[in-house]
Amino acid sequence: MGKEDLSLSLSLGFAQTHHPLKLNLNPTSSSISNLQMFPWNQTFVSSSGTLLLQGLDLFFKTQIDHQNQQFFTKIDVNSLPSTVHLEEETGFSSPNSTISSTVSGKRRSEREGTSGGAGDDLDVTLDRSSSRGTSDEEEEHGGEACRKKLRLSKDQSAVLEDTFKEHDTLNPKQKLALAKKLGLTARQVEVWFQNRRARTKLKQTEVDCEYLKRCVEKLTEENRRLEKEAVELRALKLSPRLYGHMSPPTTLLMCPSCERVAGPSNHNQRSVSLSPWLQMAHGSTFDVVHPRS
DNA sequence: TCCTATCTAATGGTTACGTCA
DNA sequence: ACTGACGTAACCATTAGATAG
Repeated sequence: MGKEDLSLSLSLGFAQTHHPLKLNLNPTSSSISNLQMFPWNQTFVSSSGTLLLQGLDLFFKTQIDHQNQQFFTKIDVNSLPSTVHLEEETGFSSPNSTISSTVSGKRRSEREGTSGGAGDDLDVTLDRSSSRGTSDEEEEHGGEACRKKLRLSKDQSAVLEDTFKEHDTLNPKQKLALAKKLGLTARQVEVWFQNRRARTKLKQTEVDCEYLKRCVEKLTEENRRLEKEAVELRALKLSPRLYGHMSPPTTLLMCPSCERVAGPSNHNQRSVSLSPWLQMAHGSTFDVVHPRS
């Protein structure tokens, strides 16, 4: 999977279980920005057009071609294949996989290497050491302490991606069933899902960061404009001739909750949000008198 | 061919939770 | 009911192998 793929199609899979963050960066809005919960399958675009995320079915999917996927039937990870023997842990990698170096590193700690306990009743043992080579392998390769790293095949990755789109976490049974199906160890499937969730989270963080940067830019711009206005108003106030024609300040209304200055919504008034954060709490714009109207 | 950046499988540590004595 | 030991699973930061440019 290439980097460009990630940049174009971003899976926000974790948000399937959490409420996602809506990035409303529409520059036409009088408000600076707002945060709100939103349903999936919506498109949101940055003001510069650089950020376009198509819904939540955005997936990291990518070079992993759909052509390959058609050779796979959808795996129902909720139901184990009849051929799956839970007692058996697959201690091998798929023939499709590429193992470039063959010697494993150290085994996981004794704590994790031991089985028994809650998982025993299901005979679902996620042997974390299974994917790290056996002692036989170590002996076979002179006991070198280099890490085995396989490369998942495109087909395996495609199936994992499809499964991830359905649910970003797997229970032990699902994990083992998927592992069997793919000819991987349960640990490898587990690791893949962990890393996949991490990638999703990282991408989401990048998106959030980009959004916040734009918020800062907008706020800075707004602050600059307000300061300029304040200077102009002070100048007017110091000019007795002009000051006499101004409306008395008592016509202004102040929202008690957000402290926004407001006036009657009449002629040519522009709605100005003093604080986009406060607007979130309000849920609607609060009209304020704009001095330039 | 070497170097570098990037991707990603794998590792080790930590934490939370459930079970049991 | 409370507590500590233990097992399990998920998360996280990091490492390191593979690969493309």
